[in-house]
Parts: sequence; structure tokens; C-alpha cells
Amino acid sequence: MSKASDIAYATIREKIISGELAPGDQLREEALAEICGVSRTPVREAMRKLESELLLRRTESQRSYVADWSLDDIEDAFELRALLEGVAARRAASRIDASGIARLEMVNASVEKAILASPPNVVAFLEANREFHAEILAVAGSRRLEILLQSLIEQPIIWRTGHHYSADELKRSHHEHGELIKALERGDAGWAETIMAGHIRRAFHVYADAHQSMLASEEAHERKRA
Amino acid sequence: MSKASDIAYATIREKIISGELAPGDQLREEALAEICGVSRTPVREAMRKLESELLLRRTESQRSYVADWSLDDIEDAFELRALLEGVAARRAASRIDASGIARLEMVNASVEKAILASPPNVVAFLEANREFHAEILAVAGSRRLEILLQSLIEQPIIWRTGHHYSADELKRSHHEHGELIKALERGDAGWAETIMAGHIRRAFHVYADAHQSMLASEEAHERKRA
DNA sequence: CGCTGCCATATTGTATACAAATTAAACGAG
DNA sequence: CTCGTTTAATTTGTATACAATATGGCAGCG
Repeated sequence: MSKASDIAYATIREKIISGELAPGDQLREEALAEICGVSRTPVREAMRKLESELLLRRTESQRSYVADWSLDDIEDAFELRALLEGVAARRAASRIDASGIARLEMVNASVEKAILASPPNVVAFLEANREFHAEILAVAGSRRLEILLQSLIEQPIIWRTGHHYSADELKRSHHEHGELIKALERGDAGWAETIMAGHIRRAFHVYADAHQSMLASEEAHERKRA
Repeated sequence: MSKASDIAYATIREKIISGELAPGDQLREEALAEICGVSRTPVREAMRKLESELLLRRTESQRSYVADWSLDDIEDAFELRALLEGVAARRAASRIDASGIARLEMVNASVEKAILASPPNVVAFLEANREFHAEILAVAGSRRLEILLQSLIEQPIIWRTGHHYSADELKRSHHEHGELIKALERGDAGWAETIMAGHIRRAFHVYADAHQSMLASEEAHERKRA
């Protein structure tokens, strides 16, 4: 992971997610190369990957810009994610063994720990949450499913707004994880799929609410300036 | 499309699909560059793309080999494709307009034409079939869905065995397309989704049967040699 | 004025040279 | 003869130079 192209990928991605590179900004290979401290070659490679994840878009003349996602785009991504993670959960139900259950319970304990801290450790929560979903995906045992989901999970804007989670919402997530473990333990594929899909959909609505209030506050800001 | 990296991509892909590059074969950048008549740079780019489509795999030491798909892998791909193309059909049902319907009917007429030729023009059928599915995907209007499906459709091994379709199976495909158009015309999303998912699943079983008999004949061959 | 075509500049695409890493081979000790 | 170590080879990764292409401005003309 210390290879130049990985550095480039991580660096650019980070700057997009953090907002340092704002939606619509043009990304020039040479400038990014300078920023990342590597040459254009690995930067190009990283950009191709980011493009495939829709974090940046290229015009017909091959120039690249930071993607600006509409709420519709984001809903789209969440819907597909709900669908595919649901499939992952379904598959996991018939494949998981005792050690898998144990790992999930351990990870979910980390989730709880992050929540119960005061103030709640949102960063740790997000990380443990990611791990939980990754574990289920691994148990599902479909390389292809993993690849498809890779471009859907860990979305930029979602992470930026991760801190909008309320204490109740965090607790609810933890609880749903627990339900999911129960479903998997019993090998109830349908139940597992339902819970997972709902879990993701709920996450979307939490995001959408935060998004709306963000837009509202932005608008207020505009009005103030006018 | 005359860019070197596109040439490299098309050339390598073609050789994998045709079987000229057999599963397990190592792919060295320099050798491929020679074959494609371009330098290593665009070849590398093409290889990254092919890797993301699982047409080739890379070892932990970054060496690349032509992927060898098991029947399970293929079933996996078909299942995901059925799921996602089902979603595409569902979305299309509420978005399609008269001109979209007209286009689909035109394309499906091409499908019929290819089938009714004697002998049936399987290549033309596959092309028209591809176009039919692409049109629905376009109408579905989800860039993300398009990207996800891109890596699932037009799979190598499927195309190689495309000629195993019987006349009846070709007719059945055409008929299902017709049903799908009806469902879309009425805006019945559930029906459209069901038909599409079944359509893809049926295609898998056609493939699986061909695959089995292929294995059987290979085995017979082995026995003969022994 | 506004449009069109050309030129200067900026940006991406490709080739190649060199560096790093991995594999395969040669060699020697036990 | 086998195992382990070192060395040479092959192969991939990165940097850079150069080529091709697109953009933006400017001049000349309507």
C-alpha cells in the first residue's frame, strides 16, 4: 500500500471526500501529481479508478471534474446498495458458521462501545460499522458482489455527513446489527435480507434529512448575503 | 475510439473471449504491447479495466493471468445480472415513453429477423439482443446501474457458447422481449421486473446445459486419449 | 458588433527509459 | 541430495519526454 498509485488514490479521494476539492472543480493530472508528490502516471491510474466509482466525471474531451451528486444520485446509490447488501446478507445466512457469528458479535461490540462513549465516538462508530458490513460481505463469498459493492459503499458525501447521526440513530444501528446477527445465526435468509435492506434504507433517510437541513441552512446563508 | 488504449482493450478482450488467450495464461505487459502494436502504457490501462471486469486476475505479486471461471462464478454473475436488469426493467416501466416503446419494438424486430433467417443468424441475434437490453438500461436512467451492469453483461464465456442456442430458445427469447415490451407499455413495474429476471435466469440455464455437455464431451475426449 | 478561422497555450495520450520488486536459477554448505 | 542463500533474469511500477488533441483568445472579415 505504499505504492505511488495507492498514495495518489488515497490522497485524491481524501480531498474529494473532505470537500477540499469541491464538486465541479477541474482535476488536472499535473497539479494532482504535484499535490500527491508522485508523477502523472500513478495519478492517471488513480483517476481511472475514481472515475469508475463516480467520484469524478470526465467530459467527452477527457477532462476530469469532481462529481457533483444530486440527492437523486445518492438515493440511487443507496437503493442499489440496499439491494446488493441484502443479497449479501441472504447469502451469508446459509454460509455463516460459529466463528463468523463470533466475529460479527465482536465487531458489533466495538460499535456499541463507540456509541456509549461520551460524547459518542462517531469516527470509531463509522469504522466499526464498515467492518461489520465487510465481514458479512466476506461471508457471502461472492467476489463479484464484493466488487459491485465496492463502488457503492464508503461514499464521499455520506462520510462527510456522518456526524449528523443522533445518539438515537446510532443506537438503532447497533440494535439492527444485533437483529441481523440473530437472523444469520438461525440461517433465516429472508429475514437477514429484509433487515439489511431496511438498515441501509434507513441510513439513506438519515442522510436525506441531514442533506435537507444542510440545503436549508445554505439557503439562509444566501439570503443573508443578499 | 482509435486511441491506443482502446485498441489494446479491444484486442486483449477479443483474444480472451475467443479463447486464443486461454484461462490460466500469464499476460505480460510487454508481450501484449507487441501484439497490440502499442506501448505498455495503454496496455496497462486496458489491463486494469479487464481486471475490474474479472476477465483477468492479478496475483498478490501483481502478475496477471486470464481468469478461469467456474460454473459457480458464472451462475453468480447471472444471478446478479438478473437482479440488476430486473431493477432496470422496473425503473424503465415508469419512465418509458412512446418513442422508447417504438425503439424497443424496432430492435425486437431485428431480433426476430435474425431468428427467422435460415439458418438463424446467431451473431445478429446476439447483437440485437444486446441492443434491446442496452435500450432498457438507458431508459432506466441510472448511470450507476449502467456501470454496475457493464461488468456483468457481455461475458466472455457466454459469447463463446452463444451458438448453443437452439431455434426454440431463440424464439422464446424473442417472445419474452415482446412480453417485456407489453409490461413496459402498461407501466407495470412488477411485471417488467419479473419477466426480465426470468429472462436472464433462463439464459443461464441454457448456458449451464451447454456447459455441461461441453464438459461431458471434453471428458469423452480425455477417455479416448487414455 | 458578431462570427469564423487560425494560432498560442493548456491538457491529456503515448512511448520509452529507468527503478523496484519478484521470480527463477545457480551455488555452496550441511 | 536437499535446503537455504545469494545472484541473475524477468516483470511490473514510476518518471519523464514527446506527440496529439482540445481550449481560449485574437485578428480579420462580414
